[in-house]
Amino acid sequence: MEKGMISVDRWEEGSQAYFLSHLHADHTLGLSPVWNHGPLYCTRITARLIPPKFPGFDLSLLRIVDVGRWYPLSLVSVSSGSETNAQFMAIDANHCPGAVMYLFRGEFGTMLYTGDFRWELTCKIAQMGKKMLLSALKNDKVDTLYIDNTYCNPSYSFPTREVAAQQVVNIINSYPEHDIIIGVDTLGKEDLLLYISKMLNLKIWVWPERLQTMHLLGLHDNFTTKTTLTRVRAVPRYSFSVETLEGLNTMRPTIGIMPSGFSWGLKKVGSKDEYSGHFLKETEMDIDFHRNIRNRYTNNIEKHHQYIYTVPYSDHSCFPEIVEFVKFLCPNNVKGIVSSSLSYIDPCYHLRNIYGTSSLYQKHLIEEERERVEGICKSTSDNFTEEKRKKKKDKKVSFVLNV
DNA sequence: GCGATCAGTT
DNA sequence: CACAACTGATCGC
Repeated sequence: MEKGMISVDRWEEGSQAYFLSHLHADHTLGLSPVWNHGPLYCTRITARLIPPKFPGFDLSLLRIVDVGRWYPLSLVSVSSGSETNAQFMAIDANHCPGAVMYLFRGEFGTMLYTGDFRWELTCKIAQMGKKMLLSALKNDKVDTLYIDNTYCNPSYSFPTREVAAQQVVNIINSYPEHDIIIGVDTLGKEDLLLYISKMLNLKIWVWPERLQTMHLLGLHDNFTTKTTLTRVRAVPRYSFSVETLEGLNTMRPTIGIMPSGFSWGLKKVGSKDEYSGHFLKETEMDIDFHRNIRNRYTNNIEKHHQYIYTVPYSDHSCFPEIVEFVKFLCPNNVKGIVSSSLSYIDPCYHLRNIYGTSSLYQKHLIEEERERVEGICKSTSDNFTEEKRKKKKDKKVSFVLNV
């Protein structure tokens, strides 16, 4: 086994093939207009979005992949010089436009890297993904699953995006005379905006760069940059704040809507202290608990300010979906690709009940013991905070496949 | 002047 | 408060 033949969402020199799951900034750290470390595999949609994000990028490096078919990958062992053959398949990740998971198969075993993904089986795209995984894996087991563990904590649960989208429409309908602003990023949530546009039969204002993105995605009819045409505007999330809303309300009555999976757990479970103790020390966290949380909060809309609503519209899998996904695959190993805050806890900790007294959790305990011995794990809350702060500085995402 | 990293924001 | 995702300031050359 050698290091560094394949990189996924990592861009340092030294790999023979580079895979990009999707074009969000936290997966492209290290990519730049002058990057040229090797062939870059991505979907056609992602490829189309690269030039505006990285002007001057060498497009001859791109290798376009379609979902649902195996591609050969010829790799050379750095030490022995011998060739080894592998295959990979891209599967729609149901996250943002162009986003895929990558399934790899070779003498190193079978690995699945989900990238950011939403395992929402009421959605056709996820159903298709499931079919592709089933037919690709046949009787193979996934040896290592690298999973989007953003919300891999039982506190996180939210409804389907269709339900959340209808909640947004309901809010807008309940303010027929108001302007509406919706916080979005540079990519993603297009389906939400389309749903609003179609249900309310209006165009949605977006900022000029965002309109260009919409056009590259083939969306020409539902968006505009002319403010006078519409009362609904999608604005960059970083410019969406209480101050913004208060400022706008001095001119016209305006309601802000923030579609997001976050704010959907901790404070609902109990006080901060109560919860900290809970997930640090509690030893049996059962599925019933998750289900109760889900049932209680699935359809809540949160109005946390005079002018602002938060709606649980998320492009990441919530905890019950992660559980469903891991149960579906029964991988030998699970590793999280997100290392920040809550989710830095080994996902196996929260997933251990899936296999009962599973090997996953045994591995977690061994890992935990190793960390304890190395003095990484601290037991007091002060030290926990300190550790959390340090962890947040860690590089997020991705892995380097060792072949 | 630049790319990379840090700090701060919703 | 938290998360993902982003911007803008600062650092190092």
